[in-house]
Amino acid sequence: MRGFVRIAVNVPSLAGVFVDGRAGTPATFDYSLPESLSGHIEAGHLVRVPFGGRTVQGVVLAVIDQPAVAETKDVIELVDPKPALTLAQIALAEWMADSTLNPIASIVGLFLPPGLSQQADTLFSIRNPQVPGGQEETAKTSQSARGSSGGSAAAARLVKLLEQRGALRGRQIDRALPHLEWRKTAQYLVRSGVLSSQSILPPASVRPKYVRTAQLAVRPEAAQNAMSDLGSSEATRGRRQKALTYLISRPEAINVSWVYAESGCNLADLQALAERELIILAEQEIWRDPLEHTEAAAPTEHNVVLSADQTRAWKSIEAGFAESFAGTPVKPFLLQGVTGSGKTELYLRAAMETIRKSRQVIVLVPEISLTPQTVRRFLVHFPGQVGLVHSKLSEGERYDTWRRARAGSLQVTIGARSALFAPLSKVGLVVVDECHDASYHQSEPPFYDAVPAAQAYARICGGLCIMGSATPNVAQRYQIEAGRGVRLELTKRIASESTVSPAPTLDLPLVHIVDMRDELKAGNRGTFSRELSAGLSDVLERGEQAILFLNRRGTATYVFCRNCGYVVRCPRCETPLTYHLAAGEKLLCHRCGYERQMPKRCPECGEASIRAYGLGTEKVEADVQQAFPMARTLRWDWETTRQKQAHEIILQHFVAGRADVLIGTQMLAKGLDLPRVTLVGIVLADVGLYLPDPFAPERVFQLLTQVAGRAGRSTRGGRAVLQTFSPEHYAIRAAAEHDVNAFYLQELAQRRRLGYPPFSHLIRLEYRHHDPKRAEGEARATASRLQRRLEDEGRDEANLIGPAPAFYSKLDGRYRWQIIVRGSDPKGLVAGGHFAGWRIEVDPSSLL
DNA sequence: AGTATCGGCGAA
DNA sequence: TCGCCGATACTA
Repeated sequence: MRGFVRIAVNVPSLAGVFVDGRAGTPATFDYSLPESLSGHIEAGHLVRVPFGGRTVQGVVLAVIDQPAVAETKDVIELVDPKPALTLAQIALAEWMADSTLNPIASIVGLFLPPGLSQQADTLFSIRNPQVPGGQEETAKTSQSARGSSGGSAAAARLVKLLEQRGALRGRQIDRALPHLEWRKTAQYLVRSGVLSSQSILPPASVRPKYVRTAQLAVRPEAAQNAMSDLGSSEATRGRRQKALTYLISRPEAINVSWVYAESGCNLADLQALAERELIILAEQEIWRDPLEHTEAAAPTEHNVVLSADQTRAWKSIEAGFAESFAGTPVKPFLLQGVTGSGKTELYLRAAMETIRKSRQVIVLVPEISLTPQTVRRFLVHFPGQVGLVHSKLSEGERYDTWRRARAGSLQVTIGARSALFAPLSKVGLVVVDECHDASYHQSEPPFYDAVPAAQAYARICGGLCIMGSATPNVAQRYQIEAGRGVRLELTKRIASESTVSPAPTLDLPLVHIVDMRDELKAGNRGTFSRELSAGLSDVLERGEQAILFLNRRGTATYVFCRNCGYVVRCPRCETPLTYHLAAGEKLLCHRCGYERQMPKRCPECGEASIRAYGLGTEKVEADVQQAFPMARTLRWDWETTRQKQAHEIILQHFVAGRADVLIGTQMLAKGLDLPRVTLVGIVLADVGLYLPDPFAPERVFQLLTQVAGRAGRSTRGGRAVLQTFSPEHYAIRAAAEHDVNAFYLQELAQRRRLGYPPFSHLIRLEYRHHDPKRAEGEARATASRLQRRLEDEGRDEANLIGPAPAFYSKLDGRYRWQIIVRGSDPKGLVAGGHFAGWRIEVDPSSLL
């Protein structure tokens, strides 16, 4: 009997970059198996199938008995004899598709290494090869065909391109003629016989890499005896003798390029030796390994003595392992502790325990902390068994790491969010370090959050999930405390320089809040308060280092009173209003569309000190240099780190003491170890606090807490100066006091009051269009459609916020409008609906 | 992505 | 009222 399979098909509208408008569509298709494949295909296989007159790739999700439709087409062939996805991965993909409302095909695409997965394309070529001099004729044909419309120029460019480079695929033409709408023209030229087109599925662009090896095939004495008879000319003989001598000294199969380098011989010489049956030439598959040049220090004895907190946490995790190995589902663990409280030590122990039980480990870290130092800690303990995954790998490196995971030669994969999708056979542990980090959210389609996905994957695999953070998201912690996990607190900080065990504990740096309104009253209009200036001066005098932190996100937009700190908010939704100069000094609510004039005087204190606020790193650097001409400054922000490895270079400069003051943005918050830093200056803590986003205070608190923690990571101690116009704001106070629990409780109360997560769920619907009228019109039409559906069906599990322009109202030349669906079950309203052209984000991490 | 089909508006 | 073009649905 021939079988049937259910397949996730890789076509752009279901799996591409612009996936949209099909909320909750299963988007799978059933195929029959031809005789030749019957019984050879299982779930996870990558296959080629016919789809709408073309051949496309697809992944088998399941072998089924009964197809959903009466007429099925046959699967064409297998792309790879080994399944590309494991059963657990398919289960995870289905869970993700369901929970994020993404089509399954777009989620499946996350699991395939780029280059292996291919989308169908069209090959264009010129139908009549032009004889020399025939070019004008072509141009004339296309011109007359297009008439006087602007298409003739496009036609001429397209024909010229194809004449120069021969037949090209659609994506190649896209690259060669950017911003040109050539597809319509091409279609016309095909119809009028100038071009021909052919649908093709490009072969996988990644291939295993092989290296030629040479190895001695006879006993060394036999090789020595053959030395005199290796060629006619003396030079040839000499080269071959040297090569053979080298191979006698190295009995294993070695890369031929080593032999070339050692003896000056070439491939022909080695082939001559092979012909005489003295050596064997072979091809050996090699793995491209991004960790090749990251040398692991010699494996050290692992006998770190755990602190009391660590011991308590470890006991709990150990109990989890016992349950896991007994087959009982284990709830996720949340390790809550500051940087340096020893979370990594616990990750390592858990990893070792997992590997001891022949299961594999996935370690997720924020993209930015994927530094050699982080990776090395794992490399040391699992030499040769660690795979690295991140966005800067080459296609080949990524493909090989993927295949090594699939072949079972990796025990640990460590990397950014996509490392979760490594095809390990039996995962026993998923670690999510710094689980609050925004980089776990993929902020373009297919939208997903790697943290809940990691929890789901551990659940599917019957393994453990350990999350760690000093400042977990309110929603993450709430979920754990609501009984869906176990929270383990690590309160003490351990000195990073210490080699003694147990290490002495360190105090967190003292944070001084400076009220910038007082500075203004005292006549100081500069960037730095008197206290921060004095601090900088001290640090420079003592030859220590300082960090100046500036939150650039949402710069120059919010409006407040420089006298009393009053922030102008929307009367309808309490969202801070945004300043728009272009609109004639208007203040706009990006949530509900409320609009008002910029007030002349502060509604609170009556002073004429209402201002929009903004500040950049360049300005801060200039101010430092003006105040301290001798200070050596270094800027670390998005702009200065555009080139590859710029992060490393800037950091090394600073660590080596070639600068005194490091000025930077968010990146400063990440877990860097900068022991000589004794002063952290937070130039303006309020920035980002008043963004029109319910998650803004949380992000500010997390950032400030982490930045303040950068000071005093050594026994030298350290302190932080936090400048603000809102010294009484709960996020700022809690950050200054390192009081994570106080912030949690207050933020939770705030969320409850305003009805935001974790007390509701959100779905963000975003529409983009280059025409502002169309963007607004579509947003309003869709909103009223949703509203009608809410009313008609008498639903009370969701309500709408908006439509309103998104905070970044114009992005990439297109106007953005959004609708927020909020309630206990917004998915119930959105799922199954048609939202052509809309981007749908379930549980967004920001509403900007 | 490519193609069949639906629907809206301009010329006969 | 026919016909052409653009938006839209569908591909198993």
